[in-house]
Amino acid sequence: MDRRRDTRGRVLRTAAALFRAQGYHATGLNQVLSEGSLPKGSLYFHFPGGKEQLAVESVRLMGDELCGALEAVLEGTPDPVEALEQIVALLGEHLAASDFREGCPVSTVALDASAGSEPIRTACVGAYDSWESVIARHLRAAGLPDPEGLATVALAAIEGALVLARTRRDLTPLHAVATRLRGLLHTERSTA
Amino acid sequence: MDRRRDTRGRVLRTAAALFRAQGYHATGLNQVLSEGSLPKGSLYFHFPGGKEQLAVESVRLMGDELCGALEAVLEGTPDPVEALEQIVALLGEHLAASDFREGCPVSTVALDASAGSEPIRTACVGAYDSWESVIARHLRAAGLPDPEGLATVALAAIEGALVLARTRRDLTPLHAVATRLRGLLHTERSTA
Amino acid sequence: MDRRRDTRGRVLRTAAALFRAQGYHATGLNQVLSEGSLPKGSLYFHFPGGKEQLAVESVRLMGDELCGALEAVLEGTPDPVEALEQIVALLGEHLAASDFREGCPVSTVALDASAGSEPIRTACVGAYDSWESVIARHLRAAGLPDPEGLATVALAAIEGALVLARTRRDLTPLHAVATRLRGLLHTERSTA
Amino acid sequence: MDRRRDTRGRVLRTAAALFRAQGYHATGLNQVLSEGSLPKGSLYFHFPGGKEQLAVESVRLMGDELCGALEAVLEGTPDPVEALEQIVALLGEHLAASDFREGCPVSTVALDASAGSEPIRTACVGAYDSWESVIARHLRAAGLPDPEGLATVALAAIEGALVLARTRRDLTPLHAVATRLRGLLHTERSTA
DNA sequence: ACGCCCGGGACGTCCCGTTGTT
DNA sequence: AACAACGGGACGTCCCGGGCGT
Repeated sequence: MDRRRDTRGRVLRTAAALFRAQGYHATGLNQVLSEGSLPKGSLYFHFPGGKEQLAVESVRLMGDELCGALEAVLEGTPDPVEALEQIVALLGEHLAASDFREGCPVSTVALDASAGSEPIRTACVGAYDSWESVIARHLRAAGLPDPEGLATVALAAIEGALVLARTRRDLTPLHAVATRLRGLLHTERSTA
Repeated sequence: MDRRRDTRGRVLRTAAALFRAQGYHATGLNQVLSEGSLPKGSLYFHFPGGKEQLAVESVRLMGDELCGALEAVLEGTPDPVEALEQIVALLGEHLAASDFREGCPVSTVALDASAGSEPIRTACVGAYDSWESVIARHLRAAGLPDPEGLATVALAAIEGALVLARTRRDLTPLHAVATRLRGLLHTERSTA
Repeated sequence: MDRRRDTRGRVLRTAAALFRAQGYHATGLNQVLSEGSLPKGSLYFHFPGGKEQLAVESVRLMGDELCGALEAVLEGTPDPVEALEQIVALLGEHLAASDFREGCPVSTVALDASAGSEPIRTACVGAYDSWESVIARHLRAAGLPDPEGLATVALAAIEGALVLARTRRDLTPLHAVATRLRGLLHTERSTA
Repeated sequence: MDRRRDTRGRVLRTAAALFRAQGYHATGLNQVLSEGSLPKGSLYFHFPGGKEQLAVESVRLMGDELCGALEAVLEGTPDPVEALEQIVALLGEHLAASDFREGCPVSTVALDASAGSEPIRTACVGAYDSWESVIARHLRAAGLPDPEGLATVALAAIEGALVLARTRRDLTPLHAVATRLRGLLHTERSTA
């Protein structure tokens, strides 16, 4: 049992990292297995659904992890804007630490696989939804109006900044978004 | 001559649409050729650089086109916020019209190919830069402070909303961003 | 295990025969697989290095085999000249039996692939060296002066005769060389 | 006319050099045309027979040239052995000067194309025959017994030495053969 | 005589998924 | 649980040849 979960987990971790960095179609199962020196024959024992199942679970895994991180930071910080700034900083550090390979853990797969696989698309939607609802919940707790809409915009800005930063190999877009997050979220009051 | 530009252009158009919808690795050259009933022998003649060159030119083409559209709308509308709202609406219409397959013309390729091909990454950066600078120019003309930073954030929010909307098959994220764009861009004043 | 060596060996045997008869570039892997009805998926499994590895191992295999034959004949015949005559006769029989398709097992590949692949060239050099040193060793044992030089010349004459005979579809060049081998190898005494 | 022969000749020269260095199948027509910046559309005007005709004429051209060189050297040197030594030296210099790419101008094509194309094989046989008969003629003129047989052996030794030297990137085999040529050709007397 | 373009096939590579054996 | 081996399909590349217009 220990070994089983161990192997399964290692496959999943490796696959998730590669899917995040390269997308679904650019990532070969051989690469997943070779990186990490994983057993070859047992892949279809642990993941009978093949590559698609691997992607679905990878997306779920990374979605849950980021969701947990969001929850933790938002929980531990009274000001949600400050919390989101921390999150952006975290994502930026991870991006730079991975030599600008690992941006949003879901977007790459969402864009290149969700058109061709409904299960993968659903998993990506689930991840996005979970992040958005966590943010919305804390925005509501902070007394902001229309927390769902604001959460969507905040998430969109962060996602977009990750794409720009990753492609440019430059954290500036993330910093720009972090800087304007407060204005963006407080805007509602001045316009409403 | 006419035939040349015609065939070459048709290949490029078809490839661009497929790259946009599916990404780089998920798009096969056979698919590019079959959609549009294009001659196979010509591809290597017109694009000796192969798939990579095709992707680079596709990104450039779509980057230039969206840049032109941005320019046109921003030029024709005094209020840049209103112009960006129009752009978002346009992108949303295109997304819905393509059955939520064609979002940002660059991001899919940027995410799944720019890690593996420097020329493609450079082309994507070029497209992002061109859009951003067009937006920044008009924000500056409108007298907004820090137009570059605001342009980055606006572009990021739109890009992110496109990813969310495409994956969810739901235009709501785009509407949410469009609604808050004004607040986002006017933020500086209220905080400064 | 049995099956493994069997399949791998069969691929190698088939490839070696085709490389010998047609050279490296004229031999397609499909042909290798179809002759012998070998599974296609296995080729990449057994020879991850692809065609090049196949050629290297083919050259090594045939080099070793001919080396063994040389050794056996030279060992079993007191007069090295007589032994070489036997070898030439053997090669001629094989050439004729293959309808003048299979000459020297190395030269065809050496000429058409060693310019483009250093590993293949090295393998060919290894085969030539092994043959030459076996011959030289027995020439030395027979008390001939400068056995290395004589071995080189004998090998060259045999190789050249194989090329001529194969191209002409006529064993005469091999017979001519066999006839003069004794004179060639004893020459040293008369000139020294 | 001048241009025509000029272009035709340049194509032929380029093709001959490439066939000599790489063989028939490893040499692409694109490579022939690109090296030398030759007109593309007119290849099938000058060589309606395509690649095969190109190879046949290349072999003929190089066969005739070497034949002429042989004739010239043998004519200008009283001792045929000395003449052959000169020829070997010449071939060795050419081989080394071409970075061990250009050995016998015929053998590479003979080995990798004569199995698949009878016209090419015939052209190769023609070249070999012409060289052999030139040598035989001068050996006869020098009063040697069995000049045809000796010419065959001499040619074989030189051909074989070229293969060995080219593959090893080392002129030693050619020197070894040159050194023993006299003994080889005088052998008849001592054994007869 | 030549440049432009087309046609379609074959190449070597590599993939994903599934056996049968241990 | 793991592994060696299979199966066959698809990929991107590149080729040889020929038709078009001049």
